[in-house]
Amino acid sequence: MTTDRSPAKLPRDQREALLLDAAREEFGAAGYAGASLGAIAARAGVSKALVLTYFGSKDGLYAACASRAGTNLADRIEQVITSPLGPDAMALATLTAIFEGLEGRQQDWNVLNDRTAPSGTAAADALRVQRRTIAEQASRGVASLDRFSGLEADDREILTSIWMSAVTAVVHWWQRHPDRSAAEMAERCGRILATLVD
Amino acid sequence: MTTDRSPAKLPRDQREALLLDAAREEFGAAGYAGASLGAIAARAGVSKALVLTYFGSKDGLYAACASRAGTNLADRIEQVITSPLGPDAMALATLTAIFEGLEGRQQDWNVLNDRTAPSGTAAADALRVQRRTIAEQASRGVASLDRFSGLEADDREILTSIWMSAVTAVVHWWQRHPDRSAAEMAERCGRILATLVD
DNA sequence: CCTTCGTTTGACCGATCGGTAAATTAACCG
DNA sequence: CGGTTAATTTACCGATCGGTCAAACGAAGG
Repeated sequence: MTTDRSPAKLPRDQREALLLDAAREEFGAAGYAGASLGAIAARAGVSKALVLTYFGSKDGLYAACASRAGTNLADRIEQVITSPLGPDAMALATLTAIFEGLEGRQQDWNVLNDRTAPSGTAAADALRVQRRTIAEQASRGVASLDRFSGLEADDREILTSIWMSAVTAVVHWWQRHPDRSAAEMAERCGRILATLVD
Repeated sequence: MTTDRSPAKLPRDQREALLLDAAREEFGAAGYAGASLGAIAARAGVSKALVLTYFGSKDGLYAACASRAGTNLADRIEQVITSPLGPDAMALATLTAIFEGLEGRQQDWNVLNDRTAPSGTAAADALRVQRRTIAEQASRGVASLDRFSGLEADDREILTSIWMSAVTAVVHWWQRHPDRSAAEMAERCGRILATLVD
């Protein structure tokens, strides 16, 4: 077996990565308030104390979790946005990039969109930064489409939220069908988009 | 003053309604796990014990909260769906009905869409019933549009989720702009819809 | 072999939370 | 006015959770 059940000593970097994986599943499924450090530690096969030794607090763990998820997606999206694609093709390409970034990490999207996250803490700041980055990427995408140039600012802001919320809906369906590939999810979005803008 | 601060004795029905109002705000803002009975009781101006006397448990309170919110919206939506409107006009009419049903109760939508809700409890069942009802209404609405008749079943299911998720996005914007009326929100949706299907 | 240092744990603490039981208040009714 | 009943509170319990601390473990180096 490669998957060891006994507590093998690992260098800090690797252990932290495993802890962030466990944290993603717990935070993504139960939300910040509903998740517990004990459950996260148990999922990772280590003690609760180790989690606190490495991340300082539940808040710090959540901040690290959100930052990793956010930068991963934001980097992929940025690559698409700065590519020489036309505005229409860019929409589907962005979705594809998001799904590829979420493959095997679907709960990352839940972490980034957790409304039950705390307020005024370091995690709240980290989460706000990541959300803001992706929201602005989406805003630029919406603004680049001539179709929406007639909308007033508030309506365009709402439309941007709808776009991100649509991703949420697709990801939730994906979470209920974990066997599907990122490519298939992108194809589905392509078909659905086609029926909307024809 | 009509708003009394001292603890006035109220008949159970009225007190329960006030408690459900407070529960909506707390559950809607912090989620099931993040909300506390103490905070709900404090918001309603009564003791925590009274909440438990009337609703039995946090779970029972959440179930009652979700049921009230769900039936309110489902009834309004059903009225629109069973009206003699054309499929296209029905979409906007449904949105209008939802916004009217949420006016002054915007957090009801968060309660119905709380992913941090418990599992296997009575509240989970109540929540599932309400969600299922509204989801099926949305599904019927999507199925009635010829535009989407070419989509396969899974894609149509996803599109239904996207539709409800779009409502979530608009309601969240509304929660950040509480001064706006339901009518204005419906108008915004009308303009946005027009740019999508033109 | 012994020391060192990063890794890891078990035991414990204080706070908070959901929940319970008994007592208290106040309105209604004869 | 007296008594019944519903409404409401105070005090308390047990469990869980986030967090702390000192100690144990184990690989690496001299």
